[in-house]
Amino acid sequence: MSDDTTSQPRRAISHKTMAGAVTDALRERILSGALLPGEQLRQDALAEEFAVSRIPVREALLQLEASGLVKIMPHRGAVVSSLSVDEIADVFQLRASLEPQLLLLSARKFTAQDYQELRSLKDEYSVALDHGRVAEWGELNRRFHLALLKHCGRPRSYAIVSSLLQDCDRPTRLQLSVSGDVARADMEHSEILELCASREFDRAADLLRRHIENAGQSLIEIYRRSATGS
Amino acid sequence: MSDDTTSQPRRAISHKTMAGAVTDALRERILSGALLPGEQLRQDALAEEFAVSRIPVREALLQLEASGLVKIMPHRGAVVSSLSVDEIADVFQLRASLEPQLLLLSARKFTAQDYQELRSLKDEYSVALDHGRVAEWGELNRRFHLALLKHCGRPRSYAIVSSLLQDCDRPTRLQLSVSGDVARADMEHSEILELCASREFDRAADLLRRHIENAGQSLIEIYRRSATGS
DNA sequence: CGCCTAATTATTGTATAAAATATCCATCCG
DNA sequence: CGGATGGATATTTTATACAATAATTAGGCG
Repeated sequence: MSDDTTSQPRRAISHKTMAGAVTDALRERILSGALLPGEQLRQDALAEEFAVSRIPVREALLQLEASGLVKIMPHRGAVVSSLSVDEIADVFQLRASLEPQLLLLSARKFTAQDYQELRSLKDEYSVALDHGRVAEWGELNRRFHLALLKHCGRPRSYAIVSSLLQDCDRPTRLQLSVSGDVARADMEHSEILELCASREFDRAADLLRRHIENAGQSLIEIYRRSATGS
Repeated sequence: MSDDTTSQPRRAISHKTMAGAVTDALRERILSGALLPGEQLRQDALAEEFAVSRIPVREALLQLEASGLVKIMPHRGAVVSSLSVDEIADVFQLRASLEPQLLLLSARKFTAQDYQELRSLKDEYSVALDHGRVAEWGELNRRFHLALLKHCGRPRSYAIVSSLLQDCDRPTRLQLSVSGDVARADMEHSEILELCASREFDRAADLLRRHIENAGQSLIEIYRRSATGS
C-alpha cells in the first residue's frame, strides 16, 4: 500500500504472471552479480531453467531492457548491459540534482509514522551493515532513499529516481563491499533523518546532496582504480 | 549518423523486426492523437489490423509501456496512458531542472556545423509554424532541444530528457495548437541559439530554463481551463 | 426488489512449433 | 596465399493453438 509508484520491486511471491516472475528473478541475478555485465542471455537456456516457454523470457528481457539492465540487439540476442564510468557518474549527478529538490517537497509532509518507518529502515540498514550482507544493503539503501521522497508529489521524478537508484545498486554491490563507505553512508542517513525531524529541511537537502556526491565520487574512484570499464 | 542515443525515432523504413514496426506505428498514433488517452488497446484487434500475430503486438505494447505511453495491467490489457496535470507539471519541472545544466556542458563544444544544424532545425520549425503543421512542430521542437544537448556527455541524462520531451509532445500537440505560444517558443529558440553563438552560455541556459517553465505553465493553464484531467 | 452467486464470454497469458535472420566455417576463385 | 562466396548451424522472431484469468450477465435467494 505504499510503494506502487513504479511497480518494480515486488517481493518474492505474489506474481500475477510468469513474465513478471522471470523479470524479478533475472533482475535479482543481475543486481546480485550472479550475471556479470557483458554476459549473454540465451532465451532457451533461461526458459529451460525457469521451466517456462521462451515467451515470458522474451518479455522479461524486454522489461529489463527498459530498466537499462540488459541490452537487446535484434536477431543477436540480449546481453547484460555494463554501465561505463561515464554513465555511472551521470547517474550520481542526476541523483544529486534531483533528490534534494524532492526531499524539500517531501520532508514537510512527514508524519510521525513516516519517521518511524524511516528509522526502522535505517536500523535494518545498520543491522545488514553489521552482518556484512551486501545484497540487502543495496536494497535497503534504495528503499531508504525512496522513503525519504515518498511525499514529494512528483510521480515522474520519483519514478526516475527509483530507476536511478536501481542502477546504482549493481555497481555498488559489485565494487563497494570492501570500502568503509557504507558505514559513513549509514551515519549520513541518520543525520539526514535528524535534520528532517528537527525541521531543518534545507540543511537536510544539502546534506543529502553531499551524501550522494560522496557516494558517487567514492564509487567512481574505485572503478577507476580497479580497471577501465569500457 | 547523429541521433542514435536512445534508438527511438527511426524514420519509416528500415525495420529489422515486426515488433519494431508495430511499436513505431503505435507510437505515432498515440503521439498524433489518433489514439486518445484512456483508450483501450486490444491485442487481437491490433494484430489483425497490422496483419501480424499478437506476439509482436505484445512486445510493442511492452516497449511503449517502458516509454510511458501506455499502461499495462496484468490480465486486464493495455490503455493509452493519460498524463495527469500533476504529471505534466512534473515533466516540465524536470526539464527545467535538467536541460539548462546539460546545455552548459554541451554548448561549449558546439562546432560550426552544429550551429548550422541547429539553425536549420529552427528554420524547419518556423516553416512548420507558418504552415500550421502541429504534428511536425512537436517533432521538430523535440529534435531542436535534443540537438542543443548533443554534446553534454551525460548519456543517461540525455536519454531521460529525450523521453521527457516525448511525453511533452502528446499533450502539447493535443492542446496547444490554438495558442500563440508556439510563435513565442520559436523566438526563444532563436535567442537561445544566438546567446550560445556569442558564447554567453550562462544566459543561454537561464533563458532555456525560463523557456521551458513558460511552456509548461502555459500548457498547464490550458489544461486547467479546458477540463480537470483525472 | 436488491444483492449475492455461478456460469458464460471475452481477453490476456503461455506453450509449442515453424519461419527468418545472423553467424560461422569450409570451399572456391583470383 | 588472401579474400570472397556459399551453405550449415545456432538463435532469435513470429505464428498458431491452448490455458488461465478477469469481466459480465443471468439466475436464484434473502
